[in-house]
Amino acid sequence: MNDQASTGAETNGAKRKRGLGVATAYATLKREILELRIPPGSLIDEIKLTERFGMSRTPIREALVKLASDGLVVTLPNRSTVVAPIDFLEMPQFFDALSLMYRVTTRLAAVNRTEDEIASIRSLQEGYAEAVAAKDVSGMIEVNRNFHAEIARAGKNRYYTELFERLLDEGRRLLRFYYSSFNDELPSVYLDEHEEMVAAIEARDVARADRVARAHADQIVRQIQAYIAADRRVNAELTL
Amino acid sequence: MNDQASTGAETNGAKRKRGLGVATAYATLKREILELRIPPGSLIDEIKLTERFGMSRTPIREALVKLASDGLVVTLPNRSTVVAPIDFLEMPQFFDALSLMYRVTTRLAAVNRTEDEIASIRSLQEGYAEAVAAKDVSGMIEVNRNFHAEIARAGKNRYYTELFERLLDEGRRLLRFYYSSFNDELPSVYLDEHEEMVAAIEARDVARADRVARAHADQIVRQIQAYIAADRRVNAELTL
DNA sequence: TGTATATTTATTGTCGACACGAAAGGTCTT
DNA sequence: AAGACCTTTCGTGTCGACAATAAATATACA
Repeated sequence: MNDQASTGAETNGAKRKRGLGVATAYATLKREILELRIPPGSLIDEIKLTERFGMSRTPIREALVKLASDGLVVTLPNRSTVVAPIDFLEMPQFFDALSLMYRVTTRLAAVNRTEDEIASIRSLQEGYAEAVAAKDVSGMIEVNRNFHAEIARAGKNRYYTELFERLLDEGRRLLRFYYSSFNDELPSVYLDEHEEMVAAIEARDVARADRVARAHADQIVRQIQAYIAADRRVNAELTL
Repeated sequence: MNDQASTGAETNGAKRKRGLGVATAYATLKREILELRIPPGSLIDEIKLTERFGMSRTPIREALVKLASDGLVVTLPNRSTVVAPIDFLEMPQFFDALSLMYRVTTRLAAVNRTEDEIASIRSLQEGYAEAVAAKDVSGMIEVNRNFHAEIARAGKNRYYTELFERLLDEGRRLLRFYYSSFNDELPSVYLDEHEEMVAAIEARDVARADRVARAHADQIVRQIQAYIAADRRVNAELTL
């Protein structure tokens, strides 16, 4: 499972275009952190990244600063920077914010969506259906996030969209953490709820959108809580 | 009132402690941007900052990256970075998010506040009263922001607190923008509303806290909207 | 043997310099 | 005189090296 070797080959002789250094390092690291390829709590070695990406420490550091602003990485002054731990004690606050953002963004989408946006939301929903059919858990997690992010964008409130995407990303890490528990019938429930959500948005029915979003949020929170409750590992409460 | 001269003298011989470089540059620039001492749209010259802060470009750049993540600064690739403009077309979204955060954080504070937090909220409220009495508009804006930020912190939800502080900061720029219109009786209205807010939080009365927060948010939104409406400058709608 | 202190090592924070890109200004052609 | 092309200039993006700091290790002492 460690194909870091191939991932390590960012250093292809063709020199990157000026100004893309930070962007690639940032994007790559962000993806790897969210996919748990770099586990929470890992120490990040700037010099290794230097070799891996074939660039100097300066752009690497700027990428790390950005990741720190995203909350994906924590910097210990004069010491090291580590991948942000998953703090289980913070879960209630996370669920609270996530639920609220589900509702707010879905409501706004119902008001502000254009036809084009409905189309692209639908296409993502189809992608989700395909992932469910193929039992591709990784794909489900990914597409599900994009589905809701697209709804948020249709709502056209930058502040909500940014917070929501952050929460959805954090949720991605959580879901991957419980990857193995994912073989139940829940995905199809989500599928139906998504369908109803799109319908409400398309109908510009704010009240209905709110109701559906609320139910969907509750569903997801319950699921994750169940995973956590079922998790019998000692010290699971611990920040890591 | 332009003490830029002194502000420009960050370069005192005593060498900063290692690792405080970025922090000081970040904090100083952030404050100056929020106080409109550096007007929206200004070009930021890294080299001038280099001379001003007496440090190399590396820490300056890292500070700018952080400011960019905060949305206080916009980076044009390979060109320059400018202070984030105030986008009046985005106002409705801003008001929406601000109002929601007023409500959510106040409600949470009513549930989660400790005695100590009540005390420090009260002390900020007193500071606000003093600023009102002294007709110190600048102080009012500052303390008002800290008052609400402290309430948010008492609510103990990191996600809300971060978004809210960002919104409050953006609001600070807006209010300063209309600095001159600030000589009315509104501040004392706010004073009363604050008082009621604290009472609701202390009583752990969520419903009342919500009601008060809602009214307060409406009040503030109406005020800013009135300022904007009264603003007869041509092209006021423009992003700048 | 255990504890406190000195030394080494590893890694970060910072620096000065170079290279590439975009904008401004100058030159040539029609 | 107007427009296309070349040149210069300014500022950013990146680099390799140095200095400072904290952990790890070794040493001295009780």
